[in-house]
Amino acid sequence: MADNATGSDSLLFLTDEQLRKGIEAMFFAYRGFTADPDRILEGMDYGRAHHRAIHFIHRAPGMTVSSLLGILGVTKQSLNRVLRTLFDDGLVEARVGKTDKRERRLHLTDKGATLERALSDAQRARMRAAYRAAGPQAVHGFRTVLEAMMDPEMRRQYQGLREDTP
Amino acid sequence: MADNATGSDSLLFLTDEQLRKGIEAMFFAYRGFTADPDRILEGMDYGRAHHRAIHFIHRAPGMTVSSLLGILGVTKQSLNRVLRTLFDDGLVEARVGKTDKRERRLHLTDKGATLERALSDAQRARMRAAYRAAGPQAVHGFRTVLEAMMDPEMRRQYQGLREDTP
DNA sequence: TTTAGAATGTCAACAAGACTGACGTAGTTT
DNA sequence: AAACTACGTCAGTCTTGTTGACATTCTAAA
Repeated sequence: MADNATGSDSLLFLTDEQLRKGIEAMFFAYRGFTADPDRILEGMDYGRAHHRAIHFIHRAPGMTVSSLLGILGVTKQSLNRVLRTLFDDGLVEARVGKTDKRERRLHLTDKGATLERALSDAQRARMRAAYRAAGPQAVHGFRTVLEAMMDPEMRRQYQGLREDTP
Repeated sequence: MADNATGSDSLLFLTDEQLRKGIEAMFFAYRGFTADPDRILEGMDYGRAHHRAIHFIHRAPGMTVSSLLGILGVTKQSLNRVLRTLFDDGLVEARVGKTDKRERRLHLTDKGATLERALSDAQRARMRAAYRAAGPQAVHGFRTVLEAMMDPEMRRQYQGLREDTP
């Protein structure tokens, strides 16, 4: 490392130009990231919000409504609209909490698990192709930067999803 | 680890579990990515759509409406609603195309440039912090994976933004 | 020179998904 | 018994997206 402002080569990745490129990369990549599940859901009565709910219920079965609320970062009214359709269509079921009967523990039904699989297969396929093309080193960097970009609260959610005890 | 189905160590980053982590990292990181500009815009009459328009007009001044349409991937009606408010509020101005007078070449006004700076300063600050924390190697990987994740068409937009001649 | 097509704007109607505010009900804790 | 928590719901609003239809202005080709 050297001495002045722009100085050493190792700081050139922090120029405004590089940062702008990173910002645009996030923008365009996120479009790709959501494109495949969106395609599956269009036509069905569902959207991206349903996908997110299904994803996290699958990921941590038995999750309560309020912890899902915390993860998704939306209001209960907004989430409730989504959950209601998922209940009505038999994709998700709620079981009354064992210790605290106010809680509704969320689980995917078989039907819900089937849709979850279709959605995540599509999303993983793209992810896998990108990972494979980029290689393990790049993937490690990818995850490191994304993690550093999260709000601390979100980072906790990201790292701390437990199996059954929210 | 040695000998199972996935075989060599170098493929362990392609497991479903790793892919799921990547998917969730994208989800949580994107929230952080948009959080700061969103905070600035809330209260003003603008939203994320205005931010995107302002960003790309700043990035490639003199851009036509249809190339902006291509980049943003929305309908002209949707974009038009956004552009109209930006014109009305004097943040963006349109100059009639020199060779083709149907075209409207988009430029930020001083007022528009001021808002753009506020927005991108906020967004870059987070990006810079993340980059710095992660280091140049990680940043390179980050960009590589994001690029591989884009639709080919989007990748062209990402790589091919020119200065003044769309 | 007419004519087809492109670039743009605009009106109207609609939908998803977010929000706030207010209120209700069941269950838990103090 | 009172206070608080978890959850649901009604009602209204906002942003951002969508279709479809139609008008204007300009370019390019027949």
